[in-house]
Amino acid sequence: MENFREMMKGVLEGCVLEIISRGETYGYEITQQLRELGFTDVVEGTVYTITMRLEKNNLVDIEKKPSTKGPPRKFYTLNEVGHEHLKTFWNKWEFVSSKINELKTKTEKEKRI
Amino acid sequence: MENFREMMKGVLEGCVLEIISRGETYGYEITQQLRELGFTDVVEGTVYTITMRLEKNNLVDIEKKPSTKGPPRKFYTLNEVGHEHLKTFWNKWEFVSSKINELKTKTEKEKRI
DNA sequence: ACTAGTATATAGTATTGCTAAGTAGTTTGT
DNA sequence: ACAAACTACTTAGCAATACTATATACTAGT
Repeated sequence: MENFREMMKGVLEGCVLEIISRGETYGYEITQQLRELGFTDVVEGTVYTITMRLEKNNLVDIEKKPSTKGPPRKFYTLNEVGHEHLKTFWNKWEFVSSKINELKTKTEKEKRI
Repeated sequence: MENFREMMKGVLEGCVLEIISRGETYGYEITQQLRELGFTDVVEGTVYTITMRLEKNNLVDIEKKPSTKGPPRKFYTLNEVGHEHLKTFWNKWEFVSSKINELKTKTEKEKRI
């Protein structure tokens, strides 16, 4: 499908938070997980800008570990603030998506008349 | 709740398209409908920039009519391109929201383990 | 040596919703 | 007559975010 770019704004960071919350992971792996999930257009650069932002906002703890397959990896884990952020994200998502779906179904109902 | 700003990016235009598709309407009314729907932070300026964009991209037909309560209203109706755009929007929304919810529920399942 | 895969980083761009302010017509209260 | 409130449209400028493109570097296979 076409460009989801704008629709991903505001939710991609939440997705990254969610993925990190499942357990220690690093940028490259997060990218792959997002692509597996279906967001095939997500590239490394995008994820790195997000992880950088998470660092800057102190939502994650960082640990650098060597890799057998390439350069050292930067592992992230959510700290307490990060977990709160994630919770807020899901609340927002719940609200927004329910409203959008309300708008959608309301019209489908009207269309049947 | 806090700022939904980023999360609204990419969906607000779709909402406006949807509202217009229900029947001829104008900017001020669209704003009110969005606010009634729950997007209380949406203000006129935001909607007008969207309707301007719709005009520019030729997704709407325009008809100016007098109002008994104020200045003349600019009524919008979706043209064929607009309807296609709306359809694409809902397809995108269906895809993205299902993926996000997949990510959400997958984790909830894991949390139960 | 070369290529591919793994891994991090960053400068620059486009899009988009919001802020803030202005212009104008109508109605209501004083 | 005047002000305030509501209706209605418009625009300049801002902030946030995801993407593009590119650079760097380590490892393994050919």
